[in-house]
Amino acid sequence: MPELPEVEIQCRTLRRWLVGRRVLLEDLDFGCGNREMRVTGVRRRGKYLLIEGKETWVLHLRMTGKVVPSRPEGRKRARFHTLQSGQAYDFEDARRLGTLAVVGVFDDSHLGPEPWPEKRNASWWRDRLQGLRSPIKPALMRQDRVAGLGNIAASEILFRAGVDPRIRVPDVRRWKHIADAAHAFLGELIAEEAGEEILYVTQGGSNPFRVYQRAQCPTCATAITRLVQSGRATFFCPTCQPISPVSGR
DNA sequence: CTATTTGTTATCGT
DNA sequence: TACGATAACAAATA
Repeated sequence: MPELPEVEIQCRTLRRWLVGRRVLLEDLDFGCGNREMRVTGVRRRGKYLLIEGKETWVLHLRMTGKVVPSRPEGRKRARFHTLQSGQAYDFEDARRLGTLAVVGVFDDSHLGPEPWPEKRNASWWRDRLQGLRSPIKPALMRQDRVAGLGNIAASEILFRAGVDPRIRVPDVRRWKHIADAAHAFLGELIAEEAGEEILYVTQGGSNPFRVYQRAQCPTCATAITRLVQSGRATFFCPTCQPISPVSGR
């Protein structure tokens, strides 16, 4: 599943492929019709990809979407043709949950600020989630508070921060740990996964995560607990992520 | 057939 | 009323 790091990597490859080129968007599945423009920029906002020119093409990869150089296999939902070079790139999307829309200007008013690349400090994170009373884990996924953190990122950040995902936002004390953990998780995964094609945890490759879909804690070998919060699977280590902050904090 | 997986949005309940 | 939790939705896979 693409998290913010995978979307960031996809953003960079799209930038390399499309910027400065005249591009024909061939719509196979979204009802937005074929479009053509000179691409002036590609940006990421949360987990949205924005291909910009005289208009903006807005992609969301959701679970299984990715854009790859054209190849025969794969379930294609749209295609980007670079007109001079003749190269084409396919928006493949096995489960067809991804989205593509054409807008004049992307409205990001429903998205909070970005947690990366700028390093955000403890008070920034506390202020962003201020007023919420839900457990910290679903709070981290609130796109209107902080943009781009999904289900996997929330579990991984809380593991690195040593915070139990069930602690309610008003009771969280380890904001500095959360700030450090978020920046480390995002930065490290972007560095690890940088490459031409997005990696997926379910596609045979090794699981790059520390608690997500793991059986054992990589630190202490305690069995990882799985529970459901707000309808989403949460993974955590009950030893390394205690309900009460460890002594001295 | 069921359970699971995602982000977004609609709806229910306190 | 505001907020949180839950259901539904898109589709496919084990």
